[in-house]
Amino acid sequence: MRDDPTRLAEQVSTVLRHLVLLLRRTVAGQPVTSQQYAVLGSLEPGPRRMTELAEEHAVQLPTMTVQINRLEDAGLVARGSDPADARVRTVELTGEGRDRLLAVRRARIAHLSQELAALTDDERATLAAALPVLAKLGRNPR
Amino acid sequence: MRDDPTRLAEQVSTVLRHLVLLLRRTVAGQPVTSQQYAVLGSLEPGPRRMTELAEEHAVQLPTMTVQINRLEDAGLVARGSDPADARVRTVELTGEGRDRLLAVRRARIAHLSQELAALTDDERATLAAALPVLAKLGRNPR
DNA sequence: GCCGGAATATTAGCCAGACTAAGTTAGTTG
DNA sequence: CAACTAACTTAGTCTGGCTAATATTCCGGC
Repeated sequence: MRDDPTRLAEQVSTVLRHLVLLLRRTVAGQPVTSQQYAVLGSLEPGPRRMTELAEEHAVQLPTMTVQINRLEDAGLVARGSDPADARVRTVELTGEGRDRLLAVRRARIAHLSQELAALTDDERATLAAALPVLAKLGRNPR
Repeated sequence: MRDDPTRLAEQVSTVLRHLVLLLRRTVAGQPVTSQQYAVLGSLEPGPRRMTELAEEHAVQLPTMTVQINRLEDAGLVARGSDPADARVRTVELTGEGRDRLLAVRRARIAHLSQELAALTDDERATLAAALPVLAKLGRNPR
């Protein structure tokens, strides 16, 4: 028999793959892709700079540039400048972007709520307890 | 304050996004992509048909065709035919494919084990308890 | 003050992976 | 046996990721 962490790792690995598919279905058919939704979410509190966004989403800068270009073309975000440093570009939600974000969030939450509603109270409690642990996974890089 | 399932859904949503990034890092730099790894995994028990593979991975047939083409070019899988129905193509692991699958699995498990080792016993227990619940999520389509 | 290196973004070009539409070949059925 | 259906593949398009190369701007030292 194998040692416990390895066995657990295998199970986690399997479940992760399953969840990826779930997440994919959760956003299928929405007016924004899941990446676009994620970026819009980052902008909700206020303007951000490109480097911040790229880091937060764990992608390279050029990737974020392309994403923002698309969102800008769609009228969901607007670029601005930092008066203190002419190198940095800021990005913020437009009114339309904010509306879209909230609409998609509602749909997404509704979809997940439906899944969660199919669970028992105990299962939901178990899940809720594990969320902080899952969030901790991968926090320690390398 | 919002009702409980909605709140939980939001948290799940956030954690899912986090896990997707974790999973991405887990396979980064490996000799196969995470999708290729997943397909190889499906072939471990034995030959499968294209439609089966596409369904299992929740992709359209043409997508799976392309994936299998690449794996075949790489010498990791081989196509065959069903003697009972000339329309169906079967796919199976080559020896090399099986070796590769096992190697990647080891690396992947090792990576995850490392993450899990950073948790306390309690956290691991909490996580282990939640896995069956997570696996249940999304099982009921639509 | 200005010159060279570092920081911030963008552009260009590549690849994986997803989709739909259309085409081919082989069974199935009225 | 003709028409439909099923199983795949091909072709074309899109998103989203990467690296390498380029332009701007800032800053530290001389």
